[in-house]
Amino acid sequence: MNISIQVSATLYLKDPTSSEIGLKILTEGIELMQDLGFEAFTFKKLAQNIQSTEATIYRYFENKHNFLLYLINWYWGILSYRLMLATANVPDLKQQLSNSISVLTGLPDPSQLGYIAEEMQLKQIVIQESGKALHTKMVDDENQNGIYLNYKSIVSTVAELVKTIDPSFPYPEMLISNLIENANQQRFFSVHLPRLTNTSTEQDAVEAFSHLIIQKVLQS
Amino acid sequence: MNISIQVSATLYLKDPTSSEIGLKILTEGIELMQDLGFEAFTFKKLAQNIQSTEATIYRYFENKHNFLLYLINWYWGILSYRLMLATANVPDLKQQLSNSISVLTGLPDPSQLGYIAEEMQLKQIVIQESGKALHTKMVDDENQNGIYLNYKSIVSTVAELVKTIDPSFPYPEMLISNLIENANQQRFFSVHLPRLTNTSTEQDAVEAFSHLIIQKVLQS
DNA sequence: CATTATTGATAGTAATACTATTATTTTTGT
DNA sequence: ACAAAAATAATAGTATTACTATCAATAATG
Repeated sequence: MNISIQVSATLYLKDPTSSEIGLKILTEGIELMQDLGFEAFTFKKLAQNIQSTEATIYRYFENKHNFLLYLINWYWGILSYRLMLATANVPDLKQQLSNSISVLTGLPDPSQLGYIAEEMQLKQIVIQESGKALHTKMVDDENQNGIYLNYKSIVSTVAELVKTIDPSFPYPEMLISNLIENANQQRFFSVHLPRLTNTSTEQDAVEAFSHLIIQKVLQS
Repeated sequence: MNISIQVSATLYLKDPTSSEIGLKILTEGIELMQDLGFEAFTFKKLAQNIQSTEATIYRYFENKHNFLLYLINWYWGILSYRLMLATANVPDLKQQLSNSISVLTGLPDPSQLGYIAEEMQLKQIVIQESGKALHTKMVDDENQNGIYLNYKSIVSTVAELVKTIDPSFPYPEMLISNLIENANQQRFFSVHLPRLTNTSTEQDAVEAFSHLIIQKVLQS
């Protein structure tokens, strides 16, 4: 059984999951985006990789910026789903929060409940490229079109947990969006600018740091 | 008297501060980068704005990517300088740390000691565009060329303070780079995706959040 | 099996990110 | 003050990118 992850329909012209070639655009596109990076990635190169043509890809996506937004949106859709699984039937709110932090800041594990094959690759793309998708003159329009609903809903859900656990904490949304963004940023640093982070210390320092912040900052 | 801020010489072909036209490239370039954003910014447009030609600008900067790196490097140079001023002759280490956090996460104030005219504009550019400069396939080469020395030295200096105040805290570099990056990210959110942050609450929630984290997380 | 939708093949365009060339102006050393 | 050197302006040109357009071939569907 496949779980369907919600991706905003304003991001594509034709649903890529609705055809063989659409799916090839996605799987090969993810691969190529990782290999080349956003700036060197072109629809022409992708078309060659899938033995199709530029024009065909343009019938699915308006441009490569929207393609990247699609991938990012897909990633947040996956995380949103895993967040649900990780908190369902957990009676203790603090345990719910702790599980949520693990999902949002930890590394996905293939043996984990709800793991989706593309998650690891998409995470890499989010770490490397999501700033380029977000920090654009079009953000406000895209936000209006609901592109960031998945992301905002994740932050809002976990922030609500924070509010319930410690109603006196004044910055719940800031705390959660910080931990999410920080996790990705620190994973980038650990590979490229290791002196900006502390990674070699233990198993997963990024996740441990996140739990520590939550624990120290919230009263309960 | 003008303070000279150190910018890595590998970022330009010819020092833009060494000529009238070079200075115009900088001041008008900052302006145009803010107006258009990195992707729409071109040397052709900048040349028109300063009544010069593309070729002239190319004699100063190899490409617009390096121009952006120059601006970012300049910004970190300014902050590095302000950090020095803010901690000089402050005997209490905890006060030094607090002053540092204010410099790194707060908003610059023109009446402040060591304020430099371009700082506010450069900060805006860092907030909007620095992800695009960093998250590139060239990071590792650029890091090798010392492009990030200003930034790394800031993180290292403040992290050392953290280590002295609380030697048991396991992630000093991560903590500081997180607070720096978070401040910029949250300021972006507050304008474009306000539901991801908490801003309306008070004067400067971003700075207050940063101080709160430091206070709660460090033992002393 | 006819119609419609989808894809492939190919061509074309405007803009970008440069490089190259030569003329003109400005700076500098004496 | 003036010759030599350096910097800039003016202009042209190239490869690549990010598309749009056209039409034929193929596949799906009712």
